[in-house]
Amino acid sequence: MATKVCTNASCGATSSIKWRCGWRLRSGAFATLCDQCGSAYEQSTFCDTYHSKESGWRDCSSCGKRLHCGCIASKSLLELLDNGGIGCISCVRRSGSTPTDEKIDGFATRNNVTEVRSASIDNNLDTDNVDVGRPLQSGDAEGNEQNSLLQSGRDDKNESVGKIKREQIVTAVGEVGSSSFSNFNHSPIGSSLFSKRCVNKESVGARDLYDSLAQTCLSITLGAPGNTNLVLDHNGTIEGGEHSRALPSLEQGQRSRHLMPKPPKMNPGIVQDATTKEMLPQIRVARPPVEGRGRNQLLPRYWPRITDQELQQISGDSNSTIVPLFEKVLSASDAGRIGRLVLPKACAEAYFPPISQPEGLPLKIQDVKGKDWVFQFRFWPNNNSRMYVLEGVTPCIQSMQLQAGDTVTFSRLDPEGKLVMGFRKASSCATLQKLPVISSYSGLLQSMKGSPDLHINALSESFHAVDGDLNWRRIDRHGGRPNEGLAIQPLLVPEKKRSRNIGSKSKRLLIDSEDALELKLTWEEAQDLLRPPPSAKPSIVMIEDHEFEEYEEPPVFGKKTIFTVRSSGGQDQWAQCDNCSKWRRLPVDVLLPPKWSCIDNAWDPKRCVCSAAEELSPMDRENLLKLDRDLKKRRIMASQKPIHELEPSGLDALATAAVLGEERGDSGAACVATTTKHPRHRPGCTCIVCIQPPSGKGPKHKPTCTCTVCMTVKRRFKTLMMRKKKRQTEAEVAQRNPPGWGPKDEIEVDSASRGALLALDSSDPEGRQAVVLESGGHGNAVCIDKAVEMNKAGKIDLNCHPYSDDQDAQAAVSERMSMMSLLQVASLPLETYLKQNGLDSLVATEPQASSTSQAQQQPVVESEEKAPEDSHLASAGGERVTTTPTATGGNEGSCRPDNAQTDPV
DNA sequence: TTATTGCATGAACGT
DNA sequence: CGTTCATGCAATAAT
Repeated sequence: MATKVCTNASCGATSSIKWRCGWRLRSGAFATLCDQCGSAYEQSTFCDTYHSKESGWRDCSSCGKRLHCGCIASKSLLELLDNGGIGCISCVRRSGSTPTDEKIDGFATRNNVTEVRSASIDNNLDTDNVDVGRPLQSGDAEGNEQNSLLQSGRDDKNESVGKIKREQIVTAVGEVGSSSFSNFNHSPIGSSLFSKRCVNKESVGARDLYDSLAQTCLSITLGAPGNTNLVLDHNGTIEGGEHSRALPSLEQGQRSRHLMPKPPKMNPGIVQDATTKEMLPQIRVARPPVEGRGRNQLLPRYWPRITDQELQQISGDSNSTIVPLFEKVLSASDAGRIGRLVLPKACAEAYFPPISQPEGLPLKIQDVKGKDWVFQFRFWPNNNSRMYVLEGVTPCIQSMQLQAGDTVTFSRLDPEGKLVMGFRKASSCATLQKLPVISSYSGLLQSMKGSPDLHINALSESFHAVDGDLNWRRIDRHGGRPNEGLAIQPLLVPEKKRSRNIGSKSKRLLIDSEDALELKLTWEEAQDLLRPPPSAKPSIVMIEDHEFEEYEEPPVFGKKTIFTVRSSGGQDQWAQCDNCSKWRRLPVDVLLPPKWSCIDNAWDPKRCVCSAAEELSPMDRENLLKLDRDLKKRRIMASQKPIHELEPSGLDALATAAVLGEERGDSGAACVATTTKHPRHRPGCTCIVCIQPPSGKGPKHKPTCTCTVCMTVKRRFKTLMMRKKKRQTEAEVAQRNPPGWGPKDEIEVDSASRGALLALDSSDPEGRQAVVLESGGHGNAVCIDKAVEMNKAGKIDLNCHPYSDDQDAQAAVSERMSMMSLLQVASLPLETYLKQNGLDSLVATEPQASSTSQAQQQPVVESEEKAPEDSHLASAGGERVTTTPTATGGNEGSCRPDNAQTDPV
């Protein structure tokens, strides 16, 4: 029971409302109606209100037939009229205003259950045509929750309208709001209505398409017994029921994470391209299972995405009702030889028979070929919980030729209550494609990153359909076509978690590493393509004396180009013609549109036609591309490596990719210039990141230099030192015991520690900046030597003074001197430093901790005392010896508690 | 020696 | 911070 004030100003009624409304507006939003005045008002998301029983009813504008909005079960079909108001389906058909698609006919024929068509209310809903005073004929929507496991479907079928389970209603209305639940049916309004009603939508946003796609979900009915209640309809819910109720903002929640990007509403008046048409019937949309114990807690990743074709295949010619229950992407364990299929707990408890003993019970499951398999359905106690498994699945898995990444689906045949197991091969999924044009949907990309069945093909299609030409009636027809084949359909719903843990056994890779790389690359590339909006002029804001460009408008995508520098120091930008694929030289400050060809080459009249020869020699061209690839690879490598391994390559990459300094490579070949530091940094950018010289190159900074870069580095370093000292203090307090420096501990001097040495904070530009500066000072032998001497003389104890108690005393030393010395020393090659500090033994190929002197151990101890996150800080302070997890001799699996003893944290 | 079983662990995720 | 679940792994059984 809820009270809501009508948003109709002229009404203002406070209504006691019970029913959640599922009216859907043409805009894709949902409407609810006031109890009292019947006014519909639009809500931005779904209808989250309840209205009175009566308000769910409308009269057909033509015949006066009573219709229902669809939020509860009804006996009528209705449809919204373009001119506002509501019409029953028969009237609408008669008047020709509604396409009578065969699916609906077929459905109506197949089912004697009259179906409510959840109405898409026009934005201009004529509320005058709304009769809200009719009595509701349905019963109690607050009916008892059906907990009976496999029988629920059977029970449901005989449910009268009045016995519809409350949660079912919530499921339906809350999600799409357009579903009607006549005997559990999801109404088929989505496709036909959508195709008909969105004609005037000129601005087709992604969100609308999203909603529309979401509506293509197959509807399943658990309707009247004796009928094949497979409603081959593509309307229906996309997301679980209670979510809508429990979550104030569905769209910010799982919808955005698990489902399609919000696609634009299609314009049915425009014929879509054939590809899209063919694609649409295969769209998989996650659909919350309609029933089962605890189904509301079912994670969307397990929502069945079974398509109508698959259901058709499963059901065959029988009259059984297919109730998709859940699905699961097979993990390596599931598909392995062990023969244990881990069942999602919620699914197991919701859809499989309850078991009280770990031994469980045998469960007969039929596969799509009709073969029965008997698995042991059991559980293991686990963390005060249970872990459900199906044992003995190997033969079945092998029979289906499934492997990790494939998906098994579980459905139930009603009224028999038989469990049916289907599958979907991951290999049937769309292969990865680069998506240079959709990175504005960052969330989408993010979710796609974790999905092996990246539905990018279809996604791409969807975006191509942004023009609004998707024909959803096509779906209906297609959906109604039986036996189109079960497998080999592209999955269209990106879901982050579905495919996790596929791949290497312990790393729980989200996706195949190659795919991940590719996708990463795609994303990075997309980032690189971001350009400031061409028409927009940035406003310059000053932050800490640095200029930042601020744009009012979002960035746009430009054509991918490659920047090079000539040995003379000049910079070039190279773009490839879309038509002839020749590379053309452009000024560096040119921003190209996504499509560009020679004819657009206004900067080089000689080469403004495709017939003009390419300026680059084949070798140059190859170099150009090679450098671009190298850069790309470095970027991936850098992003893939853990921080402690990252730095060397990061530095290299930085050096390679950094702004063009004066000291270019002498090879004469063009080298790839910037645009890799940050997508928004372009040649000529004078920001703090870009003005720094590449490692080891460019003008040297003197210790007394007060340039912007140096001052920033100093500030940064100071902050780091302060933090470090603070942590040191905390560590000392927490660890009064002698450092865990036992025989089993080893030290390892390797490139990684070297990397850590130079790592300040690779994640932020300032950190890189500091690194670069260090490198920049690398060649300053005088400074380095001086610093080393200072260190040797004890003026600066590189190993411990950042942590020592006499830090204050050290503060007496010139801060600049101290800091710069540290920086400079830090930039020394590791071996040089070790030798200069009498740590030659550590340079040995196989360093042995036990062989080091106590004095030599000190830095190691220091290092060990640091929390892992501090290692780079410690290194920045001059420590060059670190322990690594592998150095403890344990494998990754066995190093759990043992290593903790040396961990102050 | 290999396969199976049962449980423990911890990363990922959800709240 | 709690839960889930993929996977590791030791114990046990089978070969």
